[in-house]
Parts: sequence; C-alpha cells; structure tokens
Amino acid sequence: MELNVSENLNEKQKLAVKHTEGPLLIIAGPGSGKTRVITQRIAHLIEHCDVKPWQIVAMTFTNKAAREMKDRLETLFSGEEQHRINASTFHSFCAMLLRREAEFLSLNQDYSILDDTDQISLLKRVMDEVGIDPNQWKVRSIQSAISNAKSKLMTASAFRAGKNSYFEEIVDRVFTRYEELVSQSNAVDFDDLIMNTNILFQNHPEVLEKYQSRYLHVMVDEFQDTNLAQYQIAQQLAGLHKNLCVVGDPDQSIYSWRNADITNILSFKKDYPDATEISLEQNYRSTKTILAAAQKVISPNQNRVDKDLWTQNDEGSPIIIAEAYDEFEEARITLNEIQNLIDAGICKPDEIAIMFRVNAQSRVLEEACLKSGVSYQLIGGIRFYQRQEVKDIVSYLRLLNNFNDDASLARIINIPQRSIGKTTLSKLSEQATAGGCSLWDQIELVVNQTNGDKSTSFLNKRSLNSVQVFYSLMKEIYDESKDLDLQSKMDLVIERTGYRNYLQNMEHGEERIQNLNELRESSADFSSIEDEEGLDPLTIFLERVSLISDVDHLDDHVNSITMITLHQAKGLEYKAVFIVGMEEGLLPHSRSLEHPEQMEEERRLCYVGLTRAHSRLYLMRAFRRGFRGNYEPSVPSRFLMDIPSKLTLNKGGNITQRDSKILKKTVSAQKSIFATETKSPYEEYKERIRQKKINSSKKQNDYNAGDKVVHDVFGEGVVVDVKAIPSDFELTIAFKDGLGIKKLLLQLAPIKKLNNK
DNA sequence: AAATCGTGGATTTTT
DNA sequence: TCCACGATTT
Repeated sequence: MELNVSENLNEKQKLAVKHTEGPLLIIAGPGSGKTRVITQRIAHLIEHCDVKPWQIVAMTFTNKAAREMKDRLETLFSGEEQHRINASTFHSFCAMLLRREAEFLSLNQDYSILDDTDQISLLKRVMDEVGIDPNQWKVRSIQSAISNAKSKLMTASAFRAGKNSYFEEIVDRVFTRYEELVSQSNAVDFDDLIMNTNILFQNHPEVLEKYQSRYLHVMVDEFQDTNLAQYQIAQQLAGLHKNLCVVGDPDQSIYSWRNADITNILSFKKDYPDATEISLEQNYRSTKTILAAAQKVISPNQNRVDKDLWTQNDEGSPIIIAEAYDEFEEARITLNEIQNLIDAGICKPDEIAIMFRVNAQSRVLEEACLKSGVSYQLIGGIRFYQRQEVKDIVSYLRLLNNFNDDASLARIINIPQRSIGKTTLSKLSEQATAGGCSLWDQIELVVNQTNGDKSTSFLNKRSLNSVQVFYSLMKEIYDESKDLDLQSKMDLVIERTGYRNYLQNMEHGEERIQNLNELRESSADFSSIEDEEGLDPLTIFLERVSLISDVDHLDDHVNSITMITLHQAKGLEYKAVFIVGMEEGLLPHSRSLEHPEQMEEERRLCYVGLTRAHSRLYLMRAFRRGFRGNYEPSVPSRFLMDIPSKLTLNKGGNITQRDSKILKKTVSAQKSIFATETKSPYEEYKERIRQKKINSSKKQNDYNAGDKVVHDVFGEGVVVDVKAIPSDFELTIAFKDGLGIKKLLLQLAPIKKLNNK
C-alpha cells in the first residue's frame, strides 16, 4: 500500500503531483505523461493528504479515459476504494446528478436523453408546426445555433432577448417550441444535461452546497475542449475548496465546432490569479524526428503560446511521405506497408493506426484491409447505437421507460408496419400540440374516448383501429415486462412487436439480428446492477447507451489495426501511424480554407495526428481523388510543406521546391472566392504530375525477373515477377533467410539493385 | 398506406 | 455518384 510518488517522475511532474492546495493549471504537451500525473496526483491526495476517494471528482473527455483512470488507480491501490472515485465525462456526471436531484426539477427520474437524430427529428416536427420551410432553413444550422446558445448558458428566452438577425429570429421561433416539446417529453438533449445542472445549482444553492462540500478536489482533463457551460460546472463544484485542477493543451484544441471554448484556459488564469501553472514539456512518446516535425507544423499558428517540447528519445526513422495515384492506390500502398511492418516483426497489428480527416475515407481502406487479409477495427463510421435496428429497439425500450418520449414513439409507431402512416401520425401530433400533451397521452385519450363511439374521432375507422392495436400492444408489453430483468425485457420487445419477424424477411436480416444480439450482450452487465439511487436498471442502461462514444469501444489489445478519424484519435498513441489524405481540401478541410481561425484548428488537428506516433509516421496522399462522382486532381497539403525535408523520405511524388511555389500560389489564390483564379496553378500542377507519372513508369525497366536486390529491412532477395498495375509496379521478391516471398510496390519498397550483374 | 419515381444535396469532425 | 427525402402514383 505504500506508494512512492516521486519515483519515475520528472521534476515538473513531481511538482504537479505534489501541488495539493488551490487552483492548478497544467499545460501538458503531447506525450508528456499527463495521464500518469493525474492518476499519481489522485493517489498522492488519498495517500498523503487524507482525502477520501469519494471526495474527488475527475472529468474526462470519454468514458474510456475515465475507465482507464480507474483501472490505473486500481493497480496503485489494492483495496476497493478506488471504485468510489468519481471519474466520468461531464455529460455522464450531470446525467447522474440530475437523476439524483430530480425532485428539484421539472423532470422525472426516468427522463430520456435525446441524441443527435432524436433532436433533428423533433426540430423537423417543430419547424413543420411553426411553418418554417426546411428547404430555406437547414435543420442542422438551427440545431447548431440552439446548441451554441445552450453551451454558453443561454436559455430560449435569453436567446429571444438577444436575437440580432433574421436567422436568429427564425431560430428563436423554433427554439421556444422545441424546449416546450422536449420538456413535455420528459427528456433532455446533450446540452441540456450541462445547462440544467447549472440552472439547478443556481436555483437551489443548497444542492450546490452539498456537492461543494463533498468534493474537496475537482479535476478536468482535456480542458481545452470544454465549453463555457462545462467550465462553469467545474468552477461551481470547486467553489468552496478552490481545489480546481485543469489539464490541457491549447495546441490540441480541436472541438471548437462543438462549441469548445479555447479561451477557457485564459479565463482560468483570470478567474484564479493565484493559480499555479505547470507546463509539462518533456515528451516520452515520440522520436526526435516526429516531435520536430510536429513542432514545425504547429508553429505557424498565430493564436498560440510557444512551447519548448523536447525528448530524450532517439532520432528514429525519417517520416515517410508518399504519393499514390488515387485513393485506391493510397489504400493499397498503406496496407502493403502495414503488412511489411507486421511481417518484419517491427509492429504488432494493434500498434498500428490509420487516421483520416473524414469518415468517408474509411471505405476504401476497409476494402483494402479485406483484400490483404489484415484485420481491423473501425472506430466510428456507422456507429453501433445509430444502426437502424439497434436504434429501433432502444426506442422501444425508451418508450417503456418513459411513455412521454415523443421522439422514440414517433420512430417506432409504424416499425414494423402497422398501417399507421404519416397522415395519422401528424393528426395525432397536431391534436397533442393543441392539447399540450405528449403523443402517448394523446393516443391514450383517443383510444379511451372512442371505445364506445368510433364516429366522433378525428381519425378514420381504419387508422383508429391500428392505433388501438398499437396501444394495447405496448400496454401488454409494459405489463408483462415490469418484473423482468433487462435482457428478458429486450427479448420480449423483439418478439412481441414482431420485430424479429420483420428483420428475418429483410435483406441483410441475419446481420441485423446479430447486431441485436450484440445489443443484448451489452445489456448483460446492467441486468443485475445494484443501484444505490433506486433507479431502474433499464434507466441506467439507456443512459449509458445515450452517452457512450465510439472510442469507448476501442479494444486495446486485439490482433487488429485501428482505423480512426483524427478527432477521435486524440489521447491515443500508436507505434506506427499512417495519416491518409494529406491534401488541400481534405486536411486542411475545404470548409476551413476561407477562415483563418478554422485553418488554425485544422493545423492543430494535423498536429494531434502527428503526435500520436511513437516511432513511425507515414503521410500519404493521392494525386487525384474521387469526389462526388468525378475525379479532381489534388494539391499536397500545406502542412507537408512545413516539415523540413531533412526529416522526411519521399516515396514517389517528391515535393520539390517548385511544388511549394505552386502550392503557395494556390493557397493565396484560394483566399479569393473565385475558383477560376485557382485554376491555372491546379492545371500546371496536374500537368507536371502527369509527366512525372510517365517518367516513373519508365523506371520499371530497372527491375526484371531474376535480378538480385537488397531491401532495407528484409535484406537480400531475388525478383521473381514484375507486374504492371495502374501507375505502379508490383514486384514479387523471394527473400533469403526464410523470410519468404513478398509482394512489394516499386514506388514504396525500400529496395536497391545488387550490382553483381 | 405503400411503392415508385425524381430531385437536390452532400459528410468535417461528436459528447 | 450516391443517398435521402418528398412528391406522385397505385
């Protein structure tokens, strides 16, 4: 149980761990051992400062990070106590708190949490209701305006008071009604979780005081990605003891589009002028080469404070920069190299990640994996809980948990088909709106009212009948499932609603049924949950489902490579990292080209990607990329130009000085709104690359079957076969020393001819 | 109410 | 190009 915290920590880390009184700001560069510092600090508090585990609350960015923190503490302490440490995301923390304190709110304990899709569908309903043309005003933009307001703690009425444009006028009309509908549904959206907690603290100081006195220490990880509303929560929780420790790195702030507020760090310094600031600058993760490249990429940002990152690690290998002809070849080359790394025993599959800017890029990569037989885990993409069949069953469960959940009811009322179509549903919803009640209440009303007399209903006889059937079905399921455990409840729903049948008659039905089995599995832990607050296991399960993220599913030690977006990769690390799509328009993304601030965020995103790598970094791009049907020639990412060539090795498609000139021209031309001005550098570039392609294909004559070659990694070998493939050549080479026959791409393979001929 | 056809628009990132 | 949604048909 004795714990010596100062061991294995550098001086700055020790300072951070031993600072136990008052506000603390830790600026933690990438790979600076941040997680270790946080856990050691908690351990130190418990060990030496007589702080009880339950007096500490730690906010993390993902559930996975929270779990890992608990796991680490578990290895430091043998007892049960570490379980009482409150480590969770802001959203989970607030969700739990709101349930616990539901009596102070206009919510029931079993409220639903609306996800993105629920939100969109409610907003559509509202827009329809208040007569706003969805073609003229995009639902997404209204959603984001509302979310933005809430993350700044602005209520609908505050928004109304401050509205300042025609768009905001439109938003205001939707906002007000949306709020009504949500609260009538006994539901909250993601932003409400944070916002309502703030409001609760404001309206009921006694509740706040309870938590303030309980939590002696408050920690916030990934502070650069919190929004104002979240910061406010942290501040209030620490309001009594002032032991607020925030950890972050402004250079890794990549969620401003989700209203994360980079100025929170500045505010912190202002709000706590006596705060201690510690900057962790020694990097334990990456090679000197990778770290230097990352620094070069981030430093052009205007809006930042320079850090002096350093590492004792080796130089390591150069960063490989490679150009492929198109996205298919990019994927092939990437997978080929990955196989080399694995075959040569340099990396295990789970030490390798492919990262990309947008999910759409993953498909080609997936196919390449399948082709080459490399197993992978794809994070994100079509997210598990967003799959139709999963979402449907979850909606049924949500309805059973909270019949006022309009979003869920609207989703499943006609799935499987029950002859309750759009018109019937909109009539019901119209009446519900008029009567100020939920859809379910309205249905109940209709069914009961018309039990005797069917002619008075606003529905025709057939629809009415269908609605009645649905009503009694749900009632029956509810009654029967009351005392069942979670899994049996789920089974009951799947069978009795006819959902299983519905799937069976569908193409890919088996796959979907598999997904439901997986959902069933995932609920196993909740069936027997011992709940302290007297909550239904179903409620807890549903909360988990709403707040879980994709990275939470990431398995660390499976025998497969990881494919992940750059955003999701934050906080992770891999021995070898491939970033694909290093092109203007993709990274940096085209949406950021005209906005300097967004461009800085793209740069940070790239920086996050680069700093995930321990020892091997590959920056891939395609000369042309399929985009909405047609192919566009692409320009290498400006971020590549910032990496000094002495750190890199170019494979195919060197970036020459002339390239950089062209790019510079392109970049400045892009600042102009008119695409025509960008045309000529594009054309020039395209033509030049074309020439280069022709030249490089001529190079193939260098290798013929029978040639002896030497490979950087595999050593000597003999060329067995040369095969032309689009824009490159595939060499089949038999290597010595039992390494066997390998297929390599000419453009990428680090091979030389042995000149004994 | 369901099935078919046609249009427009599109994906940046997600708790 | 592809998909999702809305309008039109049956």
